[in-house]
Amino acid sequence: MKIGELGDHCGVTAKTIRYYESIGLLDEPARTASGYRNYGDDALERLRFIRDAQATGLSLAEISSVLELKGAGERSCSHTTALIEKHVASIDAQMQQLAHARSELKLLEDRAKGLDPASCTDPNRCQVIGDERHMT
Amino acid sequence: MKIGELGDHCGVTAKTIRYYESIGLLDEPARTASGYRNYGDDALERLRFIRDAQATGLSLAEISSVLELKGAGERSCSHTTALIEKHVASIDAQMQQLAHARSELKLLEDRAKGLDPASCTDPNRCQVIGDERHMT
DNA sequence: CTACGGGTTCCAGTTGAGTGGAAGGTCAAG
DNA sequence: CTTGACCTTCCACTCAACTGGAACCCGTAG
Repeated sequence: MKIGELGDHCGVTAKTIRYYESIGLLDEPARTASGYRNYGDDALERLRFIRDAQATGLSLAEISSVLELKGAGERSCSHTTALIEKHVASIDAQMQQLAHARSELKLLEDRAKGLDPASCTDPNRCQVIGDERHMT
Repeated sequence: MKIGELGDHCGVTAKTIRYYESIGLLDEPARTASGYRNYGDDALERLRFIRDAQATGLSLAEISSVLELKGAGERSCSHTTALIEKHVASIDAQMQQLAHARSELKLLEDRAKGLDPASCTDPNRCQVIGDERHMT
C-alpha cells in the first residue's frame, strides 16, 4: 500500500503520515525499489488506532506512550486506564471552566440589554464587560 | 507607574505588558527621562479590562476589536453583544464536543474493567481503545 | 513523447499567547 | 562604590499538530 492509499483509508493526508513517522509515532515502513513507502495492514491498523484514540481527545504524545508500552510488552492495560481516567478528569475541569465562562457571558448579555449606549463613554472600557459592581 | 508595578496590580508580567503593546493592544505609554515606561491609571483600567474580557474566554484579537470600536466612537454595544453571542455559541459547541468525548471515554473505562489483559496481544493496538465491535 | 497524478526530501511557516535570555542602562540602599 | 532589583531592546523559542512549497523522481495512459 502506498502512502496516499493508506491515508485515504484512514482519512489523513500523506503529509500527516510522514509527520507521524517523523515524530516516531509510526515506524519507518518498507520501501519499493523506487523508494516509495510501502505499507502493510499493520500500519493501517496502527494508524486507525491513532485516529480513534485522537478522536477521544488523547494527544499524540499520550497515544505514543500507550503504543510504546504495548510494544514493550505491557499487558495490564493499567497505563491506558490511568490515562483515560486522567483525561476524563481534565475534560470535567474544562467543562467546568466553560460553564463558568458561559454563565459570565450570559450575565453580560442580559446586562447589555438593559444599558443605555449613550452612557458608554470610557474609551478604555466597554460598560458591558468588566464593571466590578456587576461582576462576580 | 512603572511596568512591573502595573503588572503586579493586574496579575501579569512586565513581559506580557510589553507583548500587549507590541501587538497594539496597549498604547505606547509616556516615558520617564531615563526611558522607563510610565503608566497612568487609564492603562491600569484598560489592562484590567483586557484581563476581565480574557477571563470570559475572548481572544486578544476579539478584545482588540472591541477596544478599537470603542476608540472610534462606537456607542451601540452591538459589536460587543454580537461577539458575546457568537462566543456563547462556540462555548456550547465546545461543551458538546467535550461531553461526547467524555462519554466515549467512560465507555472505554467500563469496558477496560471487564477485559482480560492476557488477551491483549496486538502490539499496534490496545484492546481498550478502538475495537469497532464496541465503538460508536 | 509528453502530460499528469502520484511519490520523495527538506525547509519554513502557521496559530495564540506569551516566555527566555543576552547585553546593557538606572536607581536606591548599604 | 558596589550590589541587586528593576528597567530597556531585540531575537529566538515554546507548544501541538500539522501544512505549504520547492525541486525533483516514478509510473502509466494516450
